[in-house]
Amino acid sequence: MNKNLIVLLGPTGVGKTAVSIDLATHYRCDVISADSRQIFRELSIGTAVPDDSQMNIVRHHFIKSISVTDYYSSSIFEREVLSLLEKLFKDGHTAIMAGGSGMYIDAVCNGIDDIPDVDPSIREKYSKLYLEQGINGLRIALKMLDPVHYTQVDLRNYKRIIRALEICETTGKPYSAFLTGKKLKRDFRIIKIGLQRDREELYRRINDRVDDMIAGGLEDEVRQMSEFRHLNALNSVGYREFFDCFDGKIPRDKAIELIKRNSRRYAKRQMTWWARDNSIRWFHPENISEIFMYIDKTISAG
RNA sequence: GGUGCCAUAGCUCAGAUGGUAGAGCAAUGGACUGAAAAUCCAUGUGUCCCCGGUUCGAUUCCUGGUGGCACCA
Repeated sequence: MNKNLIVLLGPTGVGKTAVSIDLATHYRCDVISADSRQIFRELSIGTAVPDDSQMNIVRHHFIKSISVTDYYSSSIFEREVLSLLEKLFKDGHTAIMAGGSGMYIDAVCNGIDDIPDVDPSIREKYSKLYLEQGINGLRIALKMLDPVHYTQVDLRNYKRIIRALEICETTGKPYSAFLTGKKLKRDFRIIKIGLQRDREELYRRINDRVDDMIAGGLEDEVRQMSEFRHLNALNSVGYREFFDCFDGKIPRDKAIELIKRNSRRYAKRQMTWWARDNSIRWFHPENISEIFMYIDKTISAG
């Protein structure tokens, strides 16, 4: 197999961007970003997108490519990346995908089940049901429309239940009928490189990076997004906390502390996500030569 | 140098007439199929500063240390 997708993943702040530039430069290829927030063109300071010089050295995809007002999903990402990869593999045999959104990465690597699109009004309908009747209203509806999924889903997680309900209503079939649990085989080799640091070191970097973002004008960036604050894109670490600050709910110092804490917790959740994936080979970001050796060895192994 | 106060979880602190302890924050573990930086679940992690004494039993009371703070010299 001479088509290789190098997947570079790791928690926020671990140092993925620098490594991705090194890899892309070395293998002379593009970088596909797998980051659910860097994809929005209105956001850059709070999402820590690659800087101009990095963007100039290497061609990036899915960075600042859509608007916060656009609908997007891991499924769209899967489709668009696969289509892009087809083109990229015509010119070369290697591509790099780098990012921290575990679900986006899994969508590309394993595929997700084919489920019809839903009309946004249906999601709104069930969101309203949740507001009016709480989680119990959702449970009752789910028990009726999909008793199988009712026994499997986390009944305390309203987003999961709404997702199932909107599919049931759209398709007239139970949501659980669409779930195969099968992993798709891709026609390219996937090499997963995980970047890792000691917890203490990672948290220090995260805290420092938040300070840098503040110094770099994050507050203004958030303020300019005020009219979009209700959108999912702005329900992000670094943005929601400042909105609370603007509302007078919390002082500025507190907002900054919370951004740091929530970033740390996010990093923790990312690591939990990847902990079960034993196809990932883990490296310290500074051990770049080991990463090259591992990739070259894996590719030449055929 | 003298006097007084303090020493308990990662931090700030509470506490028991003596029966090995608990709040807030921080933290830790987990789940995850088109919102995923989202959403959801679970968890107290401890030589109660040290050596002795009293006591059936001391983190608690007492002597002496050590460290910190304040005031007086």
